[in-house]
Amino acid sequence: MKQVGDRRSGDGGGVTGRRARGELESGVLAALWAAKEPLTARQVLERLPGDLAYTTVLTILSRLYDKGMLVRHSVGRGNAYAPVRDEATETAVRMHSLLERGSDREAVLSRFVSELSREDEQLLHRLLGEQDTGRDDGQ
Amino acid sequence: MKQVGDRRSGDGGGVTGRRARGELESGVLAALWAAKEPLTARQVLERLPGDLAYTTVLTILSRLYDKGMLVRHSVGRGNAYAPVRDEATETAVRMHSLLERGSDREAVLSRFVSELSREDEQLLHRLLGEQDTGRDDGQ
DNA sequence: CGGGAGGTACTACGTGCTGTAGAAGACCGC
DNA sequence: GCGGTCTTCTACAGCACGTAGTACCTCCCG
Repeated sequence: MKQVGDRRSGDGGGVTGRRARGELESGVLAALWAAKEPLTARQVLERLPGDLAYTTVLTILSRLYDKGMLVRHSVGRGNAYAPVRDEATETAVRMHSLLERGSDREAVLSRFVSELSREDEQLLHRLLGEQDTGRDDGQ
Repeated sequence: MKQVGDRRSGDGGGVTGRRARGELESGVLAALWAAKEPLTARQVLERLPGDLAYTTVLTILSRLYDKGMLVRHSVGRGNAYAPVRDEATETAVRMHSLLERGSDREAVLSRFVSELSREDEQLLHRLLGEQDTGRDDGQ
């Protein structure tokens, strides 16, 4: 293998050093979300900033795969990876987890809406409306 | 110091071993939230399950303090600690962080409400109503 | 059909956060 | 001043993550 360029040396000034904890994984996930279709490790590598080693991306993809956050299917000689959940769903799921863990949902939701921007508030209001009309009975 | 009892040996069965990452901190925070007033390290220790060392609790309290999540004030010879934010606020703040990081708030909020239980949905609707009446103008 | 380009799995090492705690110093009441 | 607390400092283990090398596999090209 021979992708050993002068890693991390194109930035003049802000020496990034090592990425923060979780940042690379987030970056990889973001890249996969941004692409509408499954990506190979090489494609992910191309979409990531900085000079990472190919194997580094592979490792991250494997770890995310092991955690059940990605699916993969064989493409040519290698694999292509895709997120199990789209970004919005993933975020919503995490928000639910937080809400679930709290002991007083009303208080949490109350705080939550009270800190929403006016736009988000109206947006939420609209979404709730849509939600109602569409299942205002059954079950 | 002499609180070195037979640690972690009162549970007959599920050998817990080491706590999961973040669990102890969460536990300490939970204890502080549950109490309506500031607690000393010893009081927190008493409220935590398992046989922890006093200094362990101290360490956690200090670390949370360093992270700016607790305030403390002198009480007798020692300190009493209290959360900077109450549980609901903390949870709401984290939910906002998630929402903020996402790239498509509408999609996220849409998913979010679509997965709410009927009760939570109505609750949220009510809270949004209250929010409106009360600032439906200026800003 | 053999070799090279590219892909994968396995292994590895550094680091920071967290769980867990001991030792030594600081302090207060008796 | 002494003993009991409480605090601070220091320490170590474990794990998830950032980052990457090496060995091996596989497929296409010539």
